[in-house]
Amino acid sequence: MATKKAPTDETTEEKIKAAARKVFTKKGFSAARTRDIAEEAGINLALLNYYFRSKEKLFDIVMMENLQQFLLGLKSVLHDEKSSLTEKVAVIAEEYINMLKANPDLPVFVLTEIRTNPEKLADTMKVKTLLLESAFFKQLLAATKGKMHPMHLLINIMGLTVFPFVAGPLLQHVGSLKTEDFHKLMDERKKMIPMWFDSILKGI
Amino acid sequence: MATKKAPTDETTEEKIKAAARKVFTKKGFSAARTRDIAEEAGINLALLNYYFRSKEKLFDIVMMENLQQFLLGLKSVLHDEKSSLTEKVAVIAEEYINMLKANPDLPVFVLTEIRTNPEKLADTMKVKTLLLESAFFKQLLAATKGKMHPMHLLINIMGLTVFPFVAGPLLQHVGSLKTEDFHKLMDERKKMIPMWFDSILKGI
DNA sequence: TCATTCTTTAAACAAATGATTAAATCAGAC
DNA sequence: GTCTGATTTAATCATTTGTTTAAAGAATGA
Repeated sequence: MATKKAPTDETTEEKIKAAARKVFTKKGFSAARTRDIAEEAGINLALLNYYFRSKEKLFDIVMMENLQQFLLGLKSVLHDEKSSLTEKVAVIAEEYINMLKANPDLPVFVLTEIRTNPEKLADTMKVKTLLLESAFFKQLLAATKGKMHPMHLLINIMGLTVFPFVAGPLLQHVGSLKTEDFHKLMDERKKMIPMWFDSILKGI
Repeated sequence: MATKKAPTDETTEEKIKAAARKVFTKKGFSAARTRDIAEEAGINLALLNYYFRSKEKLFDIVMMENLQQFLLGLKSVLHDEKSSLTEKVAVIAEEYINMLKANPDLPVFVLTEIRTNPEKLADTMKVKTLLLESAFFKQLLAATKGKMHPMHLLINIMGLTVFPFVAGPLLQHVGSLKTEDFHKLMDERKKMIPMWFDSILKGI
């Protein structure tokens, strides 16, 4: 028997997964064709089914990893007992914006597929308990002073951070921005979002 | 020749358009099948091509109308010379939230399709000039006091208002919210968003 | 009523697409 | 080298899906 190769990024299996992530994330499940993925990966079409029984199985794997990237990248920040709420918001904004600059299609993809297939979220992800038991959430709750649902503040942080990427092409068109200009704006927001968040807190 | 019927909502043509809007908006262009639309409309499949030469032509029409609804519903507000910036934000939040409660799939649909097909936006829409020449934009520009790109404030308004609907299912899952609870939160935001916006302005 | 045109229907077509097969090729064990 | 199992390839299959066709039905005007 052939010894199992170490799964470097040069494995056929890894090439397929990388190509699948790219094509799925860009076009969504339905519009992505297995032939697109095979071509992107530079492999024979049949290998896709050889390594991952079906398009859907392959999708599930990529989807899971995308979700992880989108939701669980901030685990350590959320549980940091020492940093203040505003400091956490600064880290979240910084990390998300960096990640989204590199993966601008990720949020629309994730949010579309969650919308299409909400049950997959519930099964696989523990994001809910992760968040609710975090130091971050406790601080969020404290900051509301009982005057509003803490979800509002969470929505605001996410909205200020993620939304510009969701609406990227539209905003670039309206603002006559090149991708470079857009990225510059997004970098500016890394410092601004925690300040805006503070302003909001003061106004409560 | 048959006299042209008045295009009530009972016309076959209108039934197809309504069904198409529903199916396209929910599933996106690729995942929507012409047979889905025909069934939803309760008409024979061939009628779809009889009235609208192709799936894509039908899509373009629905897309245009969705875009109009998403972007141009606020024309009168934007050009109101009398109201203050904050008052405009209040109206925008109020109207958008009402519209989005009734059409929760609209933003993801519009933003996905703009992403997939950015050129369609440029041709058909005059949203850019509409916005840039509005009283609203002038007020936005004045409010920045030259300290930031006015686009930041626009992004914030949209992000605070639209994002919760984009991320709706995810937020409902994380917050253990029923649709009713979620709508209640959204209603609360109608008053809160202009206040938050004011807080942000004060902090500039 | 008859003729004409518009509308609707059932059936079929052609292309696209996910999946499978059978043979060829490769890599390692002996 | 030879054997064995894993990997890869080209070809093919079966289904889905957008579209078309030809005929039937309904409406309108003479």
